[in-house]
Amino acid sequence: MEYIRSVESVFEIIAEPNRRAILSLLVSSQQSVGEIERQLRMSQPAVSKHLRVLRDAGFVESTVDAQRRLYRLKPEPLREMDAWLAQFRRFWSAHVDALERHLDRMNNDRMEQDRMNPRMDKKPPKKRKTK
Amino acid sequence: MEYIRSVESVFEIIAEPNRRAILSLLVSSQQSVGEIERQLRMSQPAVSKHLRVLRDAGFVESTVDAQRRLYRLKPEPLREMDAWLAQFRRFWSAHVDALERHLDRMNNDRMEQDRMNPRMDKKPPKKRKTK
DNA sequence: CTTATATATGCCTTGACACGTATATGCTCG
DNA sequence: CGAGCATATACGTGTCAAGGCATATATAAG
Repeated sequence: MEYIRSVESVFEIIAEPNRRAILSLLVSSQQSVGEIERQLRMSQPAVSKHLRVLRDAGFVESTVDAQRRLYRLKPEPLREMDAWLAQFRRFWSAHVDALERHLDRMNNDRMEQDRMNPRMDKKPPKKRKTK
Repeated sequence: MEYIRSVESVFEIIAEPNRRAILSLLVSSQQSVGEIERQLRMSQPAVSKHLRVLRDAGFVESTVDAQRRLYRLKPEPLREMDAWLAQFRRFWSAHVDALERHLDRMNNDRMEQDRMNPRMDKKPPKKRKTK
């Protein structure tokens, strides 16, 4: 019905294992469709379709070389993913990094008392027993 | 219950926008199902199902608080994502240093548009470049 | 011009999955 | 006990994407 379906997010793009494999392949150097096809043992149409998706999403770009197309990585979408991941980085590094461990503890303490939340249409029973 | 749904990869988990929203919510503090439901304006079953998926994949864990369940983040899967991204980090930082100027000059505008626009062009830029 | 090679695309089928509604489970309190 | 709240799960449904096969397009070579 609707055709407006476009590239939702970079995350949906890299959810596909074959596409991640293609990206990993391209890290080392640019590759033609046929080379990717052989190394990943997938059908040629499958490779082309994935590359199409990747290119539309800005993950790769291609140049023409005779009948071949050479695909190479583009950094922006991957940076975008990294940016999203950044909000959690502080959190997880706190679990290993001793320096940040106390930050984590502070945060946890706040969580414990942070039961009250803004914008509640109806208030839940406040009576609860923490075990 | 059902057949064992193997946790394919962390990437398929975070492909879902609502799940990403839940994770972003939890980065500040732990939350109950009801709180998530209200803040994200989704149905209660939807929240529960997403939390189920997130928990099976190790993104979150829960503790029982009376009739409520409090969910909080776990770092491992996010670290796993970061590890995968790492292989590209070298690549894209290289672009800042060396290649960026060149690429910027060539298609900075195009990159921006490719990422925002739904593709309605039937053909890729037909660039002639034979060697 | 004809054929081979390289890649892209259209159609079709299949399966996954997200959602809503309804219901089950579990806990608390009167 | 039973009522009520908080959360989990079952089931049916619609949407959508990935893959295979066939074919179209483009270039190269003979």
